[in-house]
Amino acid sequence: MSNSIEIPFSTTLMVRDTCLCLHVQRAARALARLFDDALRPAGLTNGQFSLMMSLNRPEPPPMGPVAGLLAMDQTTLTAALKPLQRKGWVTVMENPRDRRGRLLSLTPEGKAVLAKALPIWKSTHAMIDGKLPDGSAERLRQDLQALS
Amino acid sequence: MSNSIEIPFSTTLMVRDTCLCLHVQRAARALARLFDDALRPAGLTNGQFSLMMSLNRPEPPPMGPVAGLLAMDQTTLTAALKPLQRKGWVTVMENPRDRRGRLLSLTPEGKAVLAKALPIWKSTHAMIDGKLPDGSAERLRQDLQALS
DNA sequence: ACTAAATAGATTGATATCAATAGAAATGGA
DNA sequence: TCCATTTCTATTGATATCAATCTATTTAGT
Repeated sequence: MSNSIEIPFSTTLMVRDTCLCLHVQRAARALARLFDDALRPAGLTNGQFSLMMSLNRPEPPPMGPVAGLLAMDQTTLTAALKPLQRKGWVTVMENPRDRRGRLLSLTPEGKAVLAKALPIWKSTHAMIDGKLPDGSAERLRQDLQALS
Repeated sequence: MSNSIEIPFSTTLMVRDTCLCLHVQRAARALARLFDDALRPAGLTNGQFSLMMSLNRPEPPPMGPVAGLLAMDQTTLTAALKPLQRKGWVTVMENPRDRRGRLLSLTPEGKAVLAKALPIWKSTHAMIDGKLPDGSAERLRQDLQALS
């Protein structure tokens, strides 16, 4: 009975090698660091870049759809907007047609920051794209989308 | 000149659709929520499960290799250990052969928690595995590893 | 119009993440 | 041995993440 709750080491190795959640978290951390480093001269993190890019639309979107697009909690989005508002890159205004909601838009300064970051994104993305076997990037995106 | 810093909407759509970093972050958030929800009855988050599973070894490992395995900052590992120590699931002891370092090990209580979580992991993992086209899970792991 | 239910966000509290920095201990070269 | 360097970890500060809970507003049913 004494070691009835012991998990064999072989099981640990199996979980480590097969767990898709772990593999994705690991890749997420590594890619986040990579893009954070690359985008640092532009003053953005990878998450801020993705968020601000998603706000570059003809019409200011409400928060819900943006959170959905980024697959993040609405709470997280509220928090993520704070530093961007402080820096004057993003405007959060009340939706005149639904006073519960907010409309998110980039300021001219925000657009300028984003424009400065775009070529960095392009070169960084091309670099990691090159680390994958030919054609697998598209496949990878599809597989990841199936998990979201 | 006035709109020379405008990024076309088409570029935004291209970045959204192709950015591997965004796709991975999105999948990471979705999978984290999924496993967090499933593992909640066991009292663990997905990250705690992965960390504790990586400590289930014959010999207690030092922090550096564990952080490397999980592709996380050592600072993050230090912080992640705190709640697990408080709960009495993980022991952090000074390495007698290198007093700068620490050795990490699971307590019997920690092993019991992990054993309780294992079947949850198995069923949850089988479920998401089923959401992927046949055989693509292994391919996905390889692609993700190439990014780490 | 009135009220119950649904919806959109905000707040709080806990953990996760990393950069920058600092400290302690081990290592290597003179 | 002595000292500079390296290695291993901790601390601090900022942002990221989500659950639980709350308020305000809209919508739907009557």
